[in-house]
Amino acid sequence: MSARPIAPAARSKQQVAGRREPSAEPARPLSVDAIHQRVWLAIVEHRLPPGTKLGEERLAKAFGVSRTQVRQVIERLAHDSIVTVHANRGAFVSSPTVEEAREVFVARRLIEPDLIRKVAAVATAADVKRLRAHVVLESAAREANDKRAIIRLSGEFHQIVADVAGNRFLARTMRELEALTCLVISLYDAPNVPSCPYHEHSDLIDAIEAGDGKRAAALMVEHLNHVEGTLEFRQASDEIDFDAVFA
Amino acid sequence: MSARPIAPAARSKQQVAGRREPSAEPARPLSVDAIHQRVWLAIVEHRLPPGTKLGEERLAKAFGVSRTQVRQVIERLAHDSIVTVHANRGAFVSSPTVEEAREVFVARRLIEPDLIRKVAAVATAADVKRLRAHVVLESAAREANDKRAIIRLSGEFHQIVADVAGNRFLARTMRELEALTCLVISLYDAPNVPSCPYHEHSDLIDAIEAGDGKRAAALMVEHLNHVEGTLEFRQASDEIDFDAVFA
DNA sequence: TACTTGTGTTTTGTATGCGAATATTTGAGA
DNA sequence: TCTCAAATATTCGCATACAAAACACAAGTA
Repeated sequence: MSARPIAPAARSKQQVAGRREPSAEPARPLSVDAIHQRVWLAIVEHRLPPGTKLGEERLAKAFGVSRTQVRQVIERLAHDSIVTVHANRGAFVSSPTVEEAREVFVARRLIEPDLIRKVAAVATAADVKRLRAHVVLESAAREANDKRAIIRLSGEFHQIVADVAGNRFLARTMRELEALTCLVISLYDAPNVPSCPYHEHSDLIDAIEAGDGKRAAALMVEHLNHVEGTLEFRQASDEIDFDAVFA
Repeated sequence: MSARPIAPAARSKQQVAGRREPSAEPARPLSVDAIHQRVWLAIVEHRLPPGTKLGEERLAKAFGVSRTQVRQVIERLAHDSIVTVHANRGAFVSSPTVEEAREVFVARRLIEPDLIRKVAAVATAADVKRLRAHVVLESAAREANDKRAIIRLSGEFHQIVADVAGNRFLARTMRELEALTCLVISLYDAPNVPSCPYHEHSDLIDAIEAGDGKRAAALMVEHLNHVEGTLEFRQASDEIDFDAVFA
């Protein structure tokens, strides 16, 4: 999947979530894939924060398609577990619990070090170049203080690493974990702590370029620990389990 | 909590698993979850071999529901990547390529040893008991030469291990990998070689019971290598890439 | 005979309508 | 003014109808 954030040319007529462009282009109704990708991106970039309701009719209007398509999109997002559907009540952007959040990091620590070790072993010069180019983008986003871009690019870095490793299933799993990590950060991040210190990404690339898998793996563990360390696992405010409180 | 670990995560309620569905059953219409589970099982047990077309109308009639529900089921199975949908042509039970098959094993070797190491660290006596009971079932199936049960139970063993490790995301990933492994075996297994020598499962439990994570992990790697070793990665007969041939 | 072309049938993709479950508002009584 | 229940309005779940695409097969042509 080309990591191509599609140009924001969404058309719609009303609604309150983003800027509308009453473009006189009733042109093409976006494909299910395209819509899926856009909503995914919106969630990952925290434009749709955890808990946001994703009404079918609402989305359908926003994208100028019928509920049928939206329904498919929601199904997919639900299977990616970044949205949760409550029967007869609708779909909501997931709010991972503290346990789930921890599990996400456990899973990442389990998979990513091995993944990057592999990458260090097989990465070509072109791969390294690609990664370095990406870090440049990250720096630029940081300069511009573009939070959304920072979040997205930080995630994409790990995605590229997974892609280079060349295992489809692990790459897919990583995409899911990355998205969940974004949700977790949205919920539990301490205010204004940068989520992914960019120099760590650079260090990772250095290790990859040197072919030092062991060091790359170690750095990755450290990196993940660092990210997890910036979080504050407090109870989500709108999700208090009264039974537990009064037990 | 849940009495039995069945392949796909049945969310709310789950129907009895061993039931045959002789075409027209006037009983109450099965839920999407239930249908998903049944088709999953049918695929995993090789009752629906790779390449089988899953016509919508056909399935709808078989389960006495409308195409709408079947469509959801197919979407899910596709996302689990055990079925593949070709646009405007329908859904088919996936036929993993040789590369994909290898990748599946790479992924399993990456995840499962760490997983079982964790299990060795945290498993309770009850967990061990559960695993041992499962191996008894496997032996029984072997005695009865019940191929389907053997395949299913072999997979479920690994599923239980993943469950005990207590990480939802990894457990889900393992469920997917398990199912894909079944497809791979269906395609590439050398005739009549038992896929999962049961004594290896027993050995794994021994290591878990002894709390010897290191040994458990090593045995798991060996076990996976053994399973992969019984396969013959020949080119699938009906899947020749002419472009590649004539390039 | 081999290959293309045309037509009818089957199957998938999509929109829409209706019943059911859930939120929300209204209004009465304390 | 507050609480709680009934009425109303939304929104989801599901089936179905229709449109479009692919398939199968027959007929025509070299």
